[in-house]
Amino acid sequence: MSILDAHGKALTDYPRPSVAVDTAVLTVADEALCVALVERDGGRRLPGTFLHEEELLAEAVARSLRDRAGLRGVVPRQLHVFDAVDRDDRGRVLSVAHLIALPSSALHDVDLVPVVEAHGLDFDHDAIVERAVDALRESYAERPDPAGILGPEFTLLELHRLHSAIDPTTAQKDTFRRAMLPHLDGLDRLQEGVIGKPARLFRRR
Amino acid sequence: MSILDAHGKALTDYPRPSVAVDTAVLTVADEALCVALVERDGGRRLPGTFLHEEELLAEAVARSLRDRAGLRGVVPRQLHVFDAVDRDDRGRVLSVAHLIALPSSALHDVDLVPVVEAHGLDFDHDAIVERAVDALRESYAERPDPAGILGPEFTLLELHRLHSAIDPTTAQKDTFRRAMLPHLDGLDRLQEGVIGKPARLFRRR
DNA sequence: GGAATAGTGTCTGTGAGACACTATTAG
DNA sequence: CTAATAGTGTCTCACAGACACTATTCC
Repeated sequence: MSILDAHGKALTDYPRPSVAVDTAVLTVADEALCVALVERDGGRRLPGTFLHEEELLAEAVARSLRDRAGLRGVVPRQLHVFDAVDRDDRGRVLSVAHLIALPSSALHDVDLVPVVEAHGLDFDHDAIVERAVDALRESYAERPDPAGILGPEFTLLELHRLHSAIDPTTAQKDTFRRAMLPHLDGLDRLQEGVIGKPARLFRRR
Repeated sequence: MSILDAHGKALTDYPRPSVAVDTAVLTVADEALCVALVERDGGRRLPGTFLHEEELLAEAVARSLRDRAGLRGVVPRQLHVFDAVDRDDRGRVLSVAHLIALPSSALHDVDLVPVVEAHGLDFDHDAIVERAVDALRESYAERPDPAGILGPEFTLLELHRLHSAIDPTTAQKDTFRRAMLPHLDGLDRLQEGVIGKPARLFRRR
């Protein structure tokens, strides 16, 4: 830590910003795409924390979410650094925005708000939600449930419902089926205990 | 700066990482996609600097490039934060990677190296170049010269050559023309002083 | 059989890609 | 005229999207 630069100073002799992580935790509940919000100082915001020394950004994201919900191995995706000088009046704070997608069953003790109603958040968190939704839709447009919200096995109806909740412009079932089949392995097992013809189970390829 | 948190401490009482910006400056020279590199301590790396207080990331990028080349209004695009704990042995340094694309005529006093030969760079700069090239190709796939490398007016041959240098899988001239025309305004002026039929000039829509 | 859902045959339109032709200029 | 490059008519192929039909299960 005491390595000096060309001016005879260590890195820690220069002013440094604080670095935070803020995470848009997205999920689907009741057929609606929702984001997890926390209440703080009378406002609503995304869960976040400050980056610790010797900690990766992904670890800080995991730490910030571990308390609020029994979150297992989360795999945050980095979205963007928000760097407006006045975005936090406690000082210069950069926020590295992240995205996580999870089944709603994995979340506890958080407010789930449909993204269409999640406006007026603190800081620049509206913009983070917007980026997160765009990124999620893009990733779901090409591949079946890339975040693994459904677990390892699912029917095409379940998959179609999930994709339609995430993006209402998702194609209807027959087109959707043909687009997704190349990325799926069909199992030789069927759904059980349902009305109508039982559907085949699939795994992601 | 003296606002206290729930533990009675100000933000500056917590350890903070240093934040750097590193920029992949991409250009096309001699029909080849090139990246600008600087020599330092016997290694090659991307131009970069540390973020100053009260400075935006884009401003730090502009500052780091202003010295090395008479760079006008650059519009850096943010790519990714590299956060490995040991990526810089002077201490904990986050690097926010950026991309800029410019005409090679705007660059002076830098080494231009074809991206296919730009390996073995310092830190994690190989990965930054890879991300930058991917991002540039993606942006050029849909729109004509979105970075404005060619200036305001150009022929379709010039545009095609540029796109082909950036991405060798670019379609051939007729398909390329039809794909790009919806995003172009044809002028009523023609190229002058050339062999063969003079080409029409276009502007980005 | 009837209800319910799974899965598919097939038609249409669109558009990428390639080939080869025509058009326009200089000399 | 020839050389050289610009620009386009047109064919093929693939595929998204939609409709409607068939298939399979439980009751």
